[in-house]
Amino acid sequence: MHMKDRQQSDVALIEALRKKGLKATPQRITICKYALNTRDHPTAQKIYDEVKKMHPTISLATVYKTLQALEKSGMLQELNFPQGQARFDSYMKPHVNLVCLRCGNVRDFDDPAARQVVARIAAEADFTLTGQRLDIYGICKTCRVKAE
Amino acid sequence: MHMKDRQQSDVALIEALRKKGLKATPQRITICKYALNTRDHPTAQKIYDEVKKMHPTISLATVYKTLQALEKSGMLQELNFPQGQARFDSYMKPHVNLVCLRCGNVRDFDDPAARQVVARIAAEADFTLTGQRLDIYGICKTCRVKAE
DNA sequence: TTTGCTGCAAAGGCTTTGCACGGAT
DNA sequence: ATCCGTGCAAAGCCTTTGCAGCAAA
Repeated sequence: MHMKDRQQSDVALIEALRKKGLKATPQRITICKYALNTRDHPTAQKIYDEVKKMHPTISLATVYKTLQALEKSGMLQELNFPQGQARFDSYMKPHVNLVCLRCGNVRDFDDPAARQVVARIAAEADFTLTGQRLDIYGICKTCRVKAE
Repeated sequence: MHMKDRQQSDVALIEALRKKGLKATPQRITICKYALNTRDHPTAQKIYDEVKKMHPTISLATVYKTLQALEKSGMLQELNFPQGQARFDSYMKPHVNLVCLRCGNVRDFDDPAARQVVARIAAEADFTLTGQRLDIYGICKTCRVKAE
């Protein structure tokens, strides 16, 4: 990434934050640059570890507070699972999460038909749709091949 | 419910538990009769409160342990949400959860097309399907009418 | 200057664990 | 007789909160 590009994307991010009424602090910018651009569905701890590289004194509480703010602004979705920490998904277009129960990875999957079905069900059930979560649990190809 | 029906369903439940290698204790039977037959998506605490009526000395830990055992046996699914406690869903057929963000109620919705889409996506992504969770978030009709 | 963010520590809430006793098989 | 479940208390873990100081607007 060239310096110029980086600066431009920072400016865009800062404006996006301000539009949501959020102050653009250096810590917050760093959190956003990581959390909003990854498709890794990281935990708060993972985000904290990443951001710490640039801001060694940042606290986990700040990360949590920022993630909450981003969620309230609709830039992020929190996904809770039975065992352990929540994961944060910044891909806000309706999509399917392919959750591997072996390796724990979560992969996004776009599918127009799935979106359609969701919209139709909401209409049928007389439900004002504001969000969705479509998880498929199983074993990913990589893990299956490894097991053989 | 007649006494005879009740006894019969108890016997069936006891056998179902034993088949899974679970001992059929009175507490466990009571937990199952509530948790496996409701469509309310209760929390562990709610189940505890219900079961306490019949077994006043039961502990929350026992409820948690039993729910874990039932989940491991595939009789129950745990649904985690951002705020607060997990809910337990005993309706194991693939289905959609309509989650009202206002009143917190979770309603089941059967939809063949949704099941089909899930199966197709798993196949396309080369994913060995073992389970799923389809949540739709929004405002239910009751809450919407109330707000007007 | 005002408002909101940061970072530390402490509290909080849900869930799990250890252990001894007792009941189910 | 063995094994598993129960219940109590304590621990655990993730997340939230309170607060003083500071930075962004």
